[in-house]
Amino acid sequence: MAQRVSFTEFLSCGECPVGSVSGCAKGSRCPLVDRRRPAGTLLYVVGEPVETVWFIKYGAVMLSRAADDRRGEGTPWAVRRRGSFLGLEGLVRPTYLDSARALTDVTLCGAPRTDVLQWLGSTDGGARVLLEGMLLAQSADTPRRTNADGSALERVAAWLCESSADNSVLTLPRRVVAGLLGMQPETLSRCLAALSDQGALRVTRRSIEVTSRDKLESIATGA
Amino acid sequence: MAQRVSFTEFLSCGECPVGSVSGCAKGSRCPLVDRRRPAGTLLYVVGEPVETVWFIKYGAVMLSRAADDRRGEGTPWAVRRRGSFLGLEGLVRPTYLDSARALTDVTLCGAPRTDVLQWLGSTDGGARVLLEGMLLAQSADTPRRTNADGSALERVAAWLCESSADNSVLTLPRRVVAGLLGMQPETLSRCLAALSDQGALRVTRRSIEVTSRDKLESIATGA
DNA sequence: CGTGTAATTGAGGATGATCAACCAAGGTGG
DNA sequence: CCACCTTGGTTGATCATCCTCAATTACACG
Repeated sequence: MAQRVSFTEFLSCGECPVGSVSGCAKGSRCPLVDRRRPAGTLLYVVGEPVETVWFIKYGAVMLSRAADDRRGEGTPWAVRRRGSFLGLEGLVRPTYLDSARALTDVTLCGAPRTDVLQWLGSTDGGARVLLEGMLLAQSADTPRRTNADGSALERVAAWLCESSADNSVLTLPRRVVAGLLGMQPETLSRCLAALSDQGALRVTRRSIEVTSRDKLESIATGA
Repeated sequence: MAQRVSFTEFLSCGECPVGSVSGCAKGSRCPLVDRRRPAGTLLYVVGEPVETVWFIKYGAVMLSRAADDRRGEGTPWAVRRRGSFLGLEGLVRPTYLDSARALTDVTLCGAPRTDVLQWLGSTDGGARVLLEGMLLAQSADTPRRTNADGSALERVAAWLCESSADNSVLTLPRRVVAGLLGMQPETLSRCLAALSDQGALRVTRRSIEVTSRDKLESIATGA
């Protein structure tokens, strides 16, 4: 059996964990094929259908999730380096969750998502079930907001837009919501009061009810 | 073959994806066993050795990562709901990355990490390789900082402490670092200048060199 | 040696943090 | 059943912090 290799040290296909599972050393075909891209390349865009799943062989990639259109690409929220996969959300949902841009010259391995799904093996295996669970959970929640993503009021409005469907969210303790939105509980409270004044919400100490999604959306986008 | 069930709707073991993989319906033993906890229970603490991996059957759990000791438990950065796993980082590292607290009354299934590792199946399967890759990547990066985690200066100092080992990090574009730290590039620039003035760094436009980790740490903890 | 982009610096003012007091809602025990 | 206490949430006033906008500088690249 091939020696397992750390995810951060390999370079060649034979050393890549994907390659060794596929038996590259023994001459089998790895599902992933190499591609190089210069620094600055936009690899994919949020909302695009996922056709390819990527593996970073060399270099660094920046992920951003456009909080709102007007700010162009949105602020970066994570960096992925060699050894990481990109676009895995495609295994459990149709479109990319983020936009990805190469920070350095990169070497990527890419494979069609259908090939990867096949390569994963039995849908009944423990690892596969866990993997899908993780991917679903990860797809469900957005990264923490910061005040680089807009004013406190904008963030609150945006968050309410996204999560008003699930009303279990609307009963979370204020201190927790404030944490997710990157502000103090007092600030959250004031924002909710402001939105209530503008007739977008009905707020009590323990519940939030959205009365005008339109108003929320226009505030969220910085109107 | 058992019908696969959405990760967000089941309740009984037979409907749980873990349960069905294990063949609970056919009388086999699921590796996870039920436990109930009242709202507010502290489930585990960051840094503790991972003995148990959890699956949330019902309820919601808050994750926080103490940025610094003095602020007590730190601000929450994510919420996990039924259908999510907790403590999966234990499959690739010895200790918990977060502290977890029950937000509601919860029903959890727990299993020793060694059992789960076994349950995952072959270490050569595609799904298993992908799973470990995801877990490693996820363990490597910290959630985005917000100004609920301390002042801009504190966040910069803390980030430099953590990532000074890996100097590929120190050459990331400023605009990206600013995004990760939840501030504007201008603010980051000023913070770096301030830290440089205090003799903790040597900064050029394209590189950062830590000259006094002690100083950084004392600033990071709000000295 | 120009040009364009990213980083830095400056000044200003809005925004959000802080600290404090107050209020609502349970839970507990007398 | 009611006074009491605790906890979490809201409101107010103040001020430091950080954002904004602008001009300037460094650096890479053609």
